[in-house]
Amino acid sequence: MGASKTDHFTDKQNEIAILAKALGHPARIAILEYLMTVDTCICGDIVNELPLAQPTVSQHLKELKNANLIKGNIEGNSICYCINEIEIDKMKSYFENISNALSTKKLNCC
Amino acid sequence: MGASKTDHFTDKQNEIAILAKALGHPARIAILEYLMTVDTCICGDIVNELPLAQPTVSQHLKELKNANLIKGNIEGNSICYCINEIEIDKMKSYFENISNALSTKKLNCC
DNA sequence: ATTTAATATTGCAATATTACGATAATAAGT
DNA sequence: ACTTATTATCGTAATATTGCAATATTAAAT
Repeated sequence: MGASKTDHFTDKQNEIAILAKALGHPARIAILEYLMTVDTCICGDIVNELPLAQPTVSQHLKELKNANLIKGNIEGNSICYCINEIEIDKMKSYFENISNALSTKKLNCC
Repeated sequence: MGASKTDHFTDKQNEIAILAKALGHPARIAILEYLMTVDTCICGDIVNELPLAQPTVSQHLKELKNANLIKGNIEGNSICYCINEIEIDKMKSYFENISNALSTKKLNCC
């Protein structure tokens, strides 16, 4: 096999899983964090910031873009990438909700 | 290739990536959410809640356990799994921080 | 001791991911 | 038109993930 059985889960579950999967690689976390360090969004040099070859970085950027975690605008002969706050907020809310539910619950085991 | 170059990234980046990767499958999100619905941690029937065969569920549980997202105690002839609040809070904090940094920054593009 | 119930492990096939060299595409500068 | 700079795509090799049948393990119950 190798393909996930996405049809059997809810849309929300798949949505969170897709976002989490896209962030499930240190290079993509590093890209996200680099995009945070710059005031305006960055045009170029993401490749120089990472210990990976240009095609590999391009591929990671594509995956972040597929997950809608970053947006890209053509800017001359380079591309201007920046974080999509909306999707980050989805992750933030998701884990806030779980965390809140857990702390009000006070599990009586483990 | 196929193996991630984890050495070139910071410990924190790898930590978040590992947690995100572990949650990057709808079945594992579903498991997490199921563990939330029960007051006390669950002993058994996780398999019945998912549209997957028992060995597959066992494997997903193992991955959540490897990422330290769930804890398991032997309880008679079954296992008592429950969520590890600490790791969830790491994810919560991480996305809260990014979200806060983004909203105070007010990006002037995209 | 045998059966039953629940979870784990093994082995394997199908597919996905990661990484990069080579090459293409695009647009600015000369 | 030609070069240069930047990003994307193609092709391919190595490895990882997903899923399940078969089997093993473990402990309670009879």
